[in-house]
Amino acid sequence: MPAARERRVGSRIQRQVMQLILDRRLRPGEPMPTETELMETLEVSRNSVREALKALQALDIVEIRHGHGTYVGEASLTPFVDGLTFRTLARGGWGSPRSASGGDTQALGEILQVREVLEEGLIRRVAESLDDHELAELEDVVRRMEASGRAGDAFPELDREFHEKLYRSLGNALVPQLLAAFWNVFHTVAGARGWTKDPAPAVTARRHRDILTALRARDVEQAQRAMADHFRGIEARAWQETLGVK
Amino acid sequence: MPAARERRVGSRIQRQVMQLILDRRLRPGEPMPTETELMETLEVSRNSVREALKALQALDIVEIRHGHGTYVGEASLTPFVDGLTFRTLARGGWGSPRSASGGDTQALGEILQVREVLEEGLIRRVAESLDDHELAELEDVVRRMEASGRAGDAFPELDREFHEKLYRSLGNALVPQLLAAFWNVFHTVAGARGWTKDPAPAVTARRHRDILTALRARDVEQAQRAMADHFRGIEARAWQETLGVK
DNA sequence: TCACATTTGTCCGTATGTATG
DNA sequence: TCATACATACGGACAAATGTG
Repeated sequence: MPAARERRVGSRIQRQVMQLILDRRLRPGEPMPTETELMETLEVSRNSVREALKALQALDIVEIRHGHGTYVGEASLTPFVDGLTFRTLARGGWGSPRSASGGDTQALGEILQVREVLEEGLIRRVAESLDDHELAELEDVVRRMEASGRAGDAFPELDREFHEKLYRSLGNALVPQLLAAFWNVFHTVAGARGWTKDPAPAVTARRHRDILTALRARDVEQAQRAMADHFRGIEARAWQETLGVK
Repeated sequence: MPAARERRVGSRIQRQVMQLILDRRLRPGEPMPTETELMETLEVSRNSVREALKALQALDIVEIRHGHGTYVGEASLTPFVDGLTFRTLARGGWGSPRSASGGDTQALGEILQVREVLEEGLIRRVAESLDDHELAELEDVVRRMEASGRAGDAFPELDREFHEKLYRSLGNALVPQLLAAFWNVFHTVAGARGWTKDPAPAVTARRHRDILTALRARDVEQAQRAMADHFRGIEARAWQETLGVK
């Protein structure tokens, strides 16, 4: 019955609680047994139960609401985001004041490369299957980008929205979550570095317009190139920020 | 100071311990303060400290060794693997005995698609930069695959090794970890489903041989096609298993 | 082999905060 | 306002694992 056998160090209780969710076929949002019930069925103390639940909460496998109860979690990718963010921040060591380059800059580049490979491959698969409704939605997002760009305002949320809508027709629930995860890590770390927001939002809006134009024309190759250009722009910006501004 | 702003529910202590690692620039493997020290510096009880540490342990941000001490963790992707595995197992609900199809089969397909997109894109970037030494290493792996295939034995570990060596020259530390994560999730779930091992290892070995041949010829397009064929084979196998055997 | 100190693991009892009715 | 049910937090105690002399 051990779905995954011996956890390397993870507590027995932790596995038992996971197994309990699987056995009872509990769905996200459904209530878990209370701590008291768990300590009786598992025959351990309240403290041990709590420690296990805390660990599972960190993995978003359960959700604990104070004064209310414990519920089955979404098992989302937020632990992945937190972990990757922390790792990126912890690696670099901030670098010296001048050349701010450190291991973190490299780590950020690695994340960007994975995102780039993913999106360049994904846009090929989605380029043919986009229907008029989805194209219209993307058009709407790009219009708002352009308006924001003319005003000189950055639009990180619109950027997020564009890429999410773009891949919706894939029917792959993992893809948007993964991309959102990378996006979150990148922007959180960039924010912690004090990077300025997109200095040239009009250019970024233009990149998205190019992608949309290629998609409308059903030109797979051009769409991929446009996506690549988009990332080239992000990389250039990241490098510029890293190599010391003024 | 809040590198990442208000954690959605995460305890204050948890963030403080993470911040402590960042502030003191502690590297993976270095010792953390003992629980006693932490409860003094953070002015909380030992139970609270332990719960926070348990959560951080689940994220592989710290590593706890009984009777020895607490150490800074690798912040690896194992939490990601565990979470994704659990999520996949928890979604499907096992399905009915006969048609074993469920949401889990779809989730498995989604994971496979992401891996496929990633590897097809990555092999393009690596096809030109592989040197003779790396090609020789791959040759060695493929030879062992072929030997194992002739004996009719499956070779999951060699498969893993091939894909890992393939992307080493990228210099991107995140890539092999991500791929290993997907690989682990896929095989753990497949194992829990009781799927048989690769029923035709000789064919799988042949797929890898094709990839290597294309790489030797520096034929980027052909390498990508060979990689795509490889995944086509995996998908076919997965579908076959799902739709009831015997 | 034998203590011994250090550190984490587990448990108990109690008090407090929070949401529901 | 009150009662109930639940999670949160604390302090103290002892058990178990590990390393050292």
